[in-house]
Amino acid sequence: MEATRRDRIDGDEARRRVLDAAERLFYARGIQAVGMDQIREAAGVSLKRLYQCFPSKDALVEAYLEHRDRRWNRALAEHVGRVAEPRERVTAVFGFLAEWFGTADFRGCSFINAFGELGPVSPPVAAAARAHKRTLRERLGTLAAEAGAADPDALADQLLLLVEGAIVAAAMGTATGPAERAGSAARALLDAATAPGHALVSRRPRP
Amino acid sequence: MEATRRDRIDGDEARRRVLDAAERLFYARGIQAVGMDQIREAAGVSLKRLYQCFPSKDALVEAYLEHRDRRWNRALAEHVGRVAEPRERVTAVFGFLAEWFGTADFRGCSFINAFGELGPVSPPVAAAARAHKRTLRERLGTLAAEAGAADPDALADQLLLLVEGAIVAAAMGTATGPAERAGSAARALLDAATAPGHALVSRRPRP
DNA sequence: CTCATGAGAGAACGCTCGTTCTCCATACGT
DNA sequence: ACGTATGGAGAACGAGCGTTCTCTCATGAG
Repeated sequence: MEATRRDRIDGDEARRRVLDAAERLFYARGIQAVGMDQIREAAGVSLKRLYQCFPSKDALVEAYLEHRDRRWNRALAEHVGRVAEPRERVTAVFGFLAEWFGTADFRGCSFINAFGELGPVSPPVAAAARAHKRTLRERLGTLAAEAGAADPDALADQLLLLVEGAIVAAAMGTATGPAERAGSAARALLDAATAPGHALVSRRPRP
Repeated sequence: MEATRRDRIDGDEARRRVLDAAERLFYARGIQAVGMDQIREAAGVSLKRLYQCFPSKDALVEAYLEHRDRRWNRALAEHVGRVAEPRERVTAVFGFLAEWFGTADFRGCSFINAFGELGPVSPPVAAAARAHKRTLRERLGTLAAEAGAADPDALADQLLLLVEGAIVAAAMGTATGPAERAGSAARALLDAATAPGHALVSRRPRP
């Protein structure tokens, strides 16, 4: 029994180390670019143990995405949860992005990357990526509604576009201060969406 | 001489067919997921000929991205070029996106996908993707300036975020009508950026 | 003390894929 | 007509990788 228990503990520890190593390597270099042997080496476990924890690379990839999803959602929720005022909660999303983009190992969104790399050939990866984004979209929807947007769905979609765009631009280095730019755009859209009169119509009819 | 000439012609024809096949397959399934043999089969040429046209898969990938870059830029320029009014030219970008997203084989941005898949391990791919986005960013900059934005750089960055976000959301199906949503956001930002008084500051000081 | 159980290290296997080589047919020059 | 060069088809080669197998050793039970 104590042998069983110790096995359990070691097994969990091994699983944790494998998942950590996989997350770091997959995220940094792409999924297809890192082999099981590199993960084994980085995790400091044997190949046998690795396959005991995860029966295949596909399973490890799924676990990687799932873990990443949970961590990211939790971090965003914590960041947004620190502020109470509804409009500020919307912009807090972009503060979170700014913090994330400043991370040393930032390399874009795992899900956008994985979707671009494996989406067409791996339905599980595509589904995981879509699920992650659906969660994000829903969170933005409630934030938009709580902020008093006339059309919360429309604002949520626009905020989602800004978030995705900021992530991509930050990953590729194509915009200066993408999080701040997205945040100021979000404030402008929020203003427009909560203004008394109109919402989406351009003002000037013609020149 | 005539032999040489015919070789040239056949060689160009083969090159065109190889590049077409590669573009279609790389874009649809991802770069690492398609092998040289599949390209050879789709192009209807021999492997020897394929390697005469492109000495390696890396070279073919670079040619694919280059070709895609030219075609995309030309299509966007044509679409925008059809309208004269500066503000309408900005929103024409999103009309172009809507048209593109409606394409049957649309599967996101080749460069975002390629960057996510091979950016960390292939400097040429990363450079091609960045160059493509730099061109786009510059075009948006001139459009923003011509539309009379108070801070053309800021508006150009925001438009870029909307474009990138719309492409990603369209590829993953996470927003409804991403091009239209991005277009309406762009109009709102354009309004804010060309309003007489302020530009980027949120209006209400506090509740 | 002995032996079975399980872990670790890494060799081995099978497959894929990029790239090259071989063989054969065909067409052209003389 | 004959030799030669060019291109096509596909076998072959070598490397990488996911996965499994083997060998060895330590450890704990009886």
